Amino acid sequence: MKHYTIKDIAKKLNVSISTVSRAFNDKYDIKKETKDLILKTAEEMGYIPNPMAKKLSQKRSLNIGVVVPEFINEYYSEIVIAIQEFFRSKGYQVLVMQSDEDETQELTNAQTLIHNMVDGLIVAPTAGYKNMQYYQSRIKEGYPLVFLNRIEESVPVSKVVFNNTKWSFFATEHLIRQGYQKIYHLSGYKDLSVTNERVEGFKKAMDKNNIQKENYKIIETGLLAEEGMEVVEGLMFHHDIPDAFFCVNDMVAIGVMKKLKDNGYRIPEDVAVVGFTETRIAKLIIPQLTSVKQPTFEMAKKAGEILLKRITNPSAEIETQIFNGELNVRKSSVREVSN
Amino acid sequence: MKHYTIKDIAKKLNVSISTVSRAFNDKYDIKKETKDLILKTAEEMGYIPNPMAKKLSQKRSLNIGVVVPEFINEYYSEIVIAIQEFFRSKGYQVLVMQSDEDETQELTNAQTLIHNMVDGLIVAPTAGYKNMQYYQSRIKEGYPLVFLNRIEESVPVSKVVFNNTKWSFFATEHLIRQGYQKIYHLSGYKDLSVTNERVEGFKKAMDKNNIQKENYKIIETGLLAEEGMEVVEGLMFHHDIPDAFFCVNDMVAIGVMKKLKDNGYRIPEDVAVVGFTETRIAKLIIPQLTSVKQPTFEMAKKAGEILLKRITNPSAEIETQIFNGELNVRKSSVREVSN
DNA sequence: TTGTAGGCGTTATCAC
DNA sequence: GTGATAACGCCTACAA
Repeated sequence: MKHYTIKDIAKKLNVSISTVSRAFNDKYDIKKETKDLILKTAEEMGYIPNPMAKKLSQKRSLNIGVVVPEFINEYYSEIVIAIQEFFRSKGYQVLVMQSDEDETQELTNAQTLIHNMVDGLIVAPTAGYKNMQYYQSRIKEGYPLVFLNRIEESVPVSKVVFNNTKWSFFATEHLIRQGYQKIYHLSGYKDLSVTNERVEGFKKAMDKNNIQKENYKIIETGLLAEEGMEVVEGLMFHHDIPDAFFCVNDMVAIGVMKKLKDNGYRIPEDVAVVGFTETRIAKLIIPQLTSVKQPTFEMAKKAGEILLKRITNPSAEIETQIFNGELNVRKSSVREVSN
Repeated sequence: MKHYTIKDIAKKLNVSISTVSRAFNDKYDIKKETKDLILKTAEEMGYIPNPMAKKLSQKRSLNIGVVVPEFINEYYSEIVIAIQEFFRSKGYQVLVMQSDEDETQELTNAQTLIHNMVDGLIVAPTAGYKNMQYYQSRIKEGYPLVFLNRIEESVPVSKVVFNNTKWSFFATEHLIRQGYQKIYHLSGYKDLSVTNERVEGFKKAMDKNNIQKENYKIIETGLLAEEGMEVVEGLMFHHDIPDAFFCVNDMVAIGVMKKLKDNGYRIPEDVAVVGFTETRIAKLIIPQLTSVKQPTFEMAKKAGEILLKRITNPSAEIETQIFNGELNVRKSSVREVSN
């Protein structure tokens, strides 16, 4: 497993190192026979170009940076996997850092990655947008940057987002159509764009169906099951359990379901529960959980494509891609129980 | 955000680049004042050493490779996060590749990482051990390598493992003590060391408690909920539902529970279910799932420590660390329902 | 079509 | 203490 260099090959074949180098970079003229010979010998010797040297001389790292809030949950795991898969086939390596839903950490991560000379960056911002100024500056310098999922509207940058408003609207309207009248929305972190958009969709559905303000609530939560449980506990204390919960994600929904069931509520007969950003557990829990499925894989891939386009062609235009999903209606929100 | 170099600093301060370089590597003699001046100016200019150049000249990449079977599930996500966290503070970057439970992919991953000059490798092998010869060769060359979790006994290499036999024994005996007489073990992939060890623990418990062969079964499965469901379906078809299921992981256990409940079995009154490698969902599902918790974070960190020791001191001894966990008894396996 | 030589940004080995 | 200078392994004008 000695790491051979082009020098070794050159010496062995009595050619110059530039010739060997050219054999690997087919943008240069080189006699077909010598090229073939070089490639063959290299293959035999098990030669692999030294990535460090290549990067140094090309002044690019062939590394891509990805900053996500976390990847303990299925969602960002899938995002990361999809991005890695996309870039691996293009010869890039993907460095992933997680911000732990902390803005300062996120900034540090982005800076670390940029200082480490990643050729481009995909960021799924955490709540709050204190770092936008930093991103703005990088963008102005022409740094390839794509935002994923949680976006500050105002920044002129390429984005890949899910149409939260629309699908939040659909999910809410589904609950209304099922006859649930008093619906509470557990909304996730306050400053998140996804939260705002979903709240917007939720309200739209309320307005459209003439549901009065006293018959719905928007309750800020985190993203963990425990937080869903706490909310339900608080509501029980105030004898304020609604007909239905529309939750920011499946984990919160599961927490809500657990607490409700533990206290004798029947789902969906007494209370309905709907999740968002569907995970595998939705189908496995009893009752099965209605949720909005997002095209996670496609979104991540698209983010990769946009970034790569931007890296290889610095004058590529800013691009915004909005994705749609599907509402998977399951037992947790269906009154006329069919299954 | 121009990337300054030591040259820029040298020019500005009218010193040589070697002096500047020395200011950053405190193993050389350098006057305190010049050093301070250099560091201060560098700071002001926002100078960051170019990692590519550093790596090239030092002939090490400051990268660590990690190969895991997957990281969609919580378990390997946590492993990866813990390893990254450990190495980040030491100035290393961690490159993660997943093998999709495929041996060939695993070999490709390991090779890719080594060719990319990672300074060391942590591997959680996938089922089957066809790649052991490759690893053996690398080890013989002195390549820093640590195995995690799924181990081929015979290879003389540093390992970090969980004491599967012991905790499988405990989990099984817990079921026996609860009065469950006919217990089936859904064991995961056949060729996996973790599978073998847990089967061993399971059998030991059977032997010790004089349970006859006709009263237990070991059924090979995968690691997904769907596979747990399939097994239950098959058993129902043959009217062969046991008193208790001891499952390879929580996902399979959840699949088992779902299928059982869908078919009117009560848990734990009719059938008990126990998982392994506890995940967050264990506490959230109804009934709560008994499972064996592993010190995931500590194990990953230990693997990092061993690897780092091996990298910085090539003559460091081979080390095997065996971890213990805890059996978290919950409602899914307790007949005298206390809660 | 091929070879020479300089450069990428460091570190490290010499002298001075 | 500090300054040249040669690596590290590759790419790429420019020359031949």
